[in-house]
Parts: sequence; C-alpha cells; structure tokens
Amino acid sequence: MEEQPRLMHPHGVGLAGHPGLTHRPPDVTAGSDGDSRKQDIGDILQQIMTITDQSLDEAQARLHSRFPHLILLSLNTRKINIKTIMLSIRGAQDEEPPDPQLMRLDNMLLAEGVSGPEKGGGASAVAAAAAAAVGGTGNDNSVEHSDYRAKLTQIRQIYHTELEKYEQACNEFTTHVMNLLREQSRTRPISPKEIERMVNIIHRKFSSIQMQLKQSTCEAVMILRSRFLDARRKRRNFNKQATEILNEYFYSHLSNPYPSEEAKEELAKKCSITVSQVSNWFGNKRIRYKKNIGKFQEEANMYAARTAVNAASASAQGSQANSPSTPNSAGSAASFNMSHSGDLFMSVQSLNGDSYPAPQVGANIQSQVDTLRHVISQAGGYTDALTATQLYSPQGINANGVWQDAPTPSSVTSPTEGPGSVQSDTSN
DNA sequence: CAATATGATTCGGG
DNA sequence: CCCGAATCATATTG
Repeated sequence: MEEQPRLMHPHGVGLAGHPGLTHRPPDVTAGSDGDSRKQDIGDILQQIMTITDQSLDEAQARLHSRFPHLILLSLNTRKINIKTIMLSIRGAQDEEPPDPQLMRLDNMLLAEGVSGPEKGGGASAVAAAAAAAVGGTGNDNSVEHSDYRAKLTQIRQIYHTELEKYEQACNEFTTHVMNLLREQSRTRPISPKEIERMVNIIHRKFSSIQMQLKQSTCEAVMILRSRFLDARRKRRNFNKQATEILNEYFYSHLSNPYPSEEAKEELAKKCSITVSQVSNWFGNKRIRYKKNIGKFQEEANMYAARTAVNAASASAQGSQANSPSTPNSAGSAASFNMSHSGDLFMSVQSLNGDSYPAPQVGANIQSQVDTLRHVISQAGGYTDALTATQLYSPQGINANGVWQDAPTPSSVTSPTEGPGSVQSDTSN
C-alpha cells in the first residue's frame, strides 16, 4: 500500500547525480611535465581503480536505496516462497565464478523482459514465466497484473538508464585514457600491449559494475515478483456485496453447489472478481461448510429464507405449473409452507434425484427446493414427522448423490449438537 | 495480543 | 482440469 510512490519515480530520477561515474576522469592532463609520465600512468590506473570501486559500491547502494522497502520486505517477511526464487538465482549470489554467473543473470533479465526489447510482449512473457515459476497455475489475475507490470517497467527503465550511463562513462573514460596514452607515446614508446592492458583493465572494471547492476536488478525483480505473484501476500476480503452474491448462490444451490463455467463467469462478473476467485470461494465454502455445518446454520438460514422468499414471489408471479400456492411472505419462512413443501419436495424428488437435467422450470424449482429444504430442516427440530422420514438427510443437504457425504460423525438426526447451533433457528 | 475468518495455494486422485 | 483436503498467510474480531 505504500510502495507505489517509491517506485513511481517518473524516469529521470536517480540518474541525476552520479558521483562515481559522472565526475569521471579526474584532470589527469595536469601531469604534462614530462618526466613524471610514468608516475601519471600509475596514478591514472589508481584512479581508475578507485573510481570504479567507488561507483561499484554506489551502483549497488543506489539500487538498494531505490527499492529499500522491497528489500526490507523480503528480509522481514517470513520465508515466503522466495525460497524457490532464491534457489533459482542462488550461486549467483554467493561466490563469484566468472562467466556462468553473468550468463545466468543475463538470461534471467532477458527472460524477465528487463533487458529484452520494449514492453508489451515482454511483460506478458514475464507474467507467464513468473506464473510458471511460482505456481504453475497460469490464471487470470489481470488486476494486480497491471500494477506489477508498471513496476517492472520502472525497474527496467532504471536498469537501462543506469546501464547506458555506465557504458557511456566507460567509453568516455577509455577514450580519455587512450588520448592520454597517445599523448605520452610522443615522449616515450608505449607498446600496444600496454594500451590493450589498460583498456582491458578498464573494461573489466566496468563490466563488474555492470554485473552488480544486473544482479541488483534481478534481485529487485525477484522481490517484486514474489510480492505480486504470491497473491497470498495481498489477500483482500471480498466486499460485502460480493460475498452476499456468492452466498446466495451457494445456499440456493446447496444440493449441488458446483457452479458451471458460465455460472462462475457470471458470478465473477457480478462480484467483480475473477473466475478463479469464484472457484476458490466455492471450493473453500464447500469444504468449510461441510466441515462444520453448525457454524453455518445461521447463515444458511438467512440466505435460504431470503432466496426462498424471492423465488417464491418470483414463481408466483411468473408461471405456476404445479407450484404450491406460495403463502405469506417474510416472517416465518421456516414454518410456512412446511406442509406444502413436503409435497413439493416429494414431487420434485425425481427431478432432484437424477442428474440435474432440469430444463427451465426444473432449475427454477430445484433452486427453491434447496432453499426450502433448508428452511424445513431448520424447523425440523419441531416438525418431527417430516424430519423423521429421512427423505432428506439429517444435516439438511446431502439428500442425494453428489455433494453429500456424511460430514460430522456426530449428530445424526437432530440438528442440535455440537458448537453453537440451534437456538437461532427458532428465532427465525 | 490470541482467536477466528477468509482467500489462495499445494498436494494427491480421478 | 476440477475436486477435496490440508495448509499457508493475511484480515478481522474480540
């Protein structure tokens, strides 16, 4: 919630001051005496070393200071799934084997889309790669996605500017030194080998800086990735309305709370969440409901009653088939059509029994039956006879085939028992 | 703060 | 792939 501003530096930032490199070659030209040439060369070399070392540190410091929170985060938060990530880039951190490491970093940056072409394709590639690396569930979390992408772009931007800067500085410096050497060559013979050696030294130094930069960038990307792709880190509860909608659906399809793909899509749309989230929600809901029905009775009652009323009024106004007369509204949802519902239930039993081929009316009724059944089973404690006939199981749902499965081994016929159940049903 | 609620992920199975 | 189950990590609540 606070990383935005930090990373949001509109380009330019940070490139401004660049102590180590920008203040490039000290005025070496001063040593135009003649004798102290050799000394100068030594000095220059010294300078190179100093400068580059300094800038190296700075390069690192800068990067770290640019993503301080991120890095802090990685250190603070528990072991998160960074372990996987760390594994993938380990070896790059510890020792410093010359080549393979650099290649690794390069590959990674490339795969990450940081050092690749432009944005667009790169980002999606990153997403894919990231998803694959982290979970494997390449789903659709486009929301967080854009955020993630934006930040990745920033990282890339910084990376590129810095890299460019380094390169430029390197070139400038090399030229500078070359010029100097050339100048000196008039006073003393300078073997090409010597020049080459100098250039090599410079390049080596600069490439080591580059590598630091790459490494730091990798780190930042990794952290960013873990931050954004591990959704658990940012879990947000769905808003009240969404939960309502989901619950409504769940309880009105209690006998078969497995929304089809289309249903999921619709729910997702209505709730402003992704289909995956809908699936997750139902998965969680099913198992948690089953695990402790008592805990959900209140809620079940509520939604069942509510949707029952809705459905009832709806069907009353619409077609009527062999429907029960749909009595009074609100109030005693539990007690009302108890007797009728018995019939209804029986009559629909067949529909309900086999698969849910239910045409149009069937679906409608099915839904009602579900909710009614609940209402009934709630009042069940009092309506001996009906509940006694185990037509529809003890727990209220699992009447037929599918989503049934005896839950709590305890309590069978009486809805009572266990934690805090009952009580509330009469209030209804 | 602990306890609980909740969304997401991971691990087998079909 | 979808499920259920177990589990994780965060949110919310008391």
